Amino acid sequence: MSTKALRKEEEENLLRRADDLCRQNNLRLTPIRERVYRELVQSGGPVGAYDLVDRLSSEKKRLAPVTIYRALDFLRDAGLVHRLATQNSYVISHGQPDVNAMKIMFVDSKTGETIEVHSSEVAEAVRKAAEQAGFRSVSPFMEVEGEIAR
Amino acid sequence: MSTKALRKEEEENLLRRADDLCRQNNLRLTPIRERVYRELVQSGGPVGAYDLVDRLSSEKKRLAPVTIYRALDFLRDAGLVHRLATQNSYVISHGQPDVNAMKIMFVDSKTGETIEVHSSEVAEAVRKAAEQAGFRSVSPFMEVEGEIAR
DNA sequence: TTCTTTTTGATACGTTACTACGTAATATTG
DNA sequence: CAATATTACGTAGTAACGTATCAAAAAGAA
Ligand SMILES: [Zn+2]
Ligand SMILES: [Zn+2]
Ligand SMILES: [Zn+2]
Ligand SMILES: [Zn+2]
Repeated sequence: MSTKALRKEEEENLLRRADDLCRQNNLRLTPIRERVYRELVQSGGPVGAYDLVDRLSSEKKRLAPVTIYRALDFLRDAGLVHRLATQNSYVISHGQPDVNAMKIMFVDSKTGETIEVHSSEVAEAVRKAAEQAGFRSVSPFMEVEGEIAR
Repeated sequence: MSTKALRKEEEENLLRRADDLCRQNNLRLTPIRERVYRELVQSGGPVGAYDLVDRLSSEKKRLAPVTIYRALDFLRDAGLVHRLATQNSYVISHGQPDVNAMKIMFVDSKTGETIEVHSSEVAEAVRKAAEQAGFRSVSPFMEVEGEIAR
């Protein structure tokens, strides 16, 4: 089976999973929201909000930025998409949410490519450091810049 | 000794330390750069670039944003200031740079207050996770959102 | 159906960050 | 010192990112 077909298959899996998640939580995965999610899936990496505006706009109809931001906000609240603050961009979240794991987004400083890793060891170390510093209910997401080993 | 005096003393220590660092590395801590750094020290927390524009502008003379951004860039390159990507703001970096430690900025999601913690345990856990994911030369800085325990 | 809530469309606006270019200050060299 | 190279600053304009508002449409509830 070709790589492209594999990608297509994975894409459909992600879409189905997103659909299920929304159904189970009484969230509405409307056409625009699904288009934004699908675009992020197909891109295979982080995409900026205005890039999404361009990609999802047709010649007749240009989407307004706020439309994209609203869809992104929904997808983020649903846990389907992460915002990369260091890159001003957005990327799909894959993997079943392991509550006890830290979701680390490794971001290649040069290319912007990302790799998502879930680690309970990091989560535990961060939790300890937070506790000693008087911090609570720490977010399970973080990003770390570096570079992909080639 | 009063808290205020302690703060003042610490402020002077930081300024002196910054001065020394620049001298040792043939960097020029010009008046504007020192004013920006001092403002960040005095604020005691993260400050936005345009806030700095306001605070360092007088009635006669309004500084241009680029002036602040240039000073911030210098201070960041010198390792004296961190940029908080999640907050679009800037905060002084304190503590002697421990090469083997991860510099964690805990950011209170509500107030924006930060606490900087250096942890070699977190650094080691992140390094391992990065290695397994094919990542190299990971940045020693990260930010984690949460809330300060009161 | 009517009533209510949610979502979307359209426009404008606010914030954050950077670029270009010319001038001034500073450092380096002869 | 003067001549030159480098660095820093002032001014203006612009690009990128994100939000506020209100009206229209769609979806859900009664
Ligand atoms: Zn939200
Ligand atoms: Zn994830
Ligand atoms: Zn720089
Ligand atoms: Zn630090």
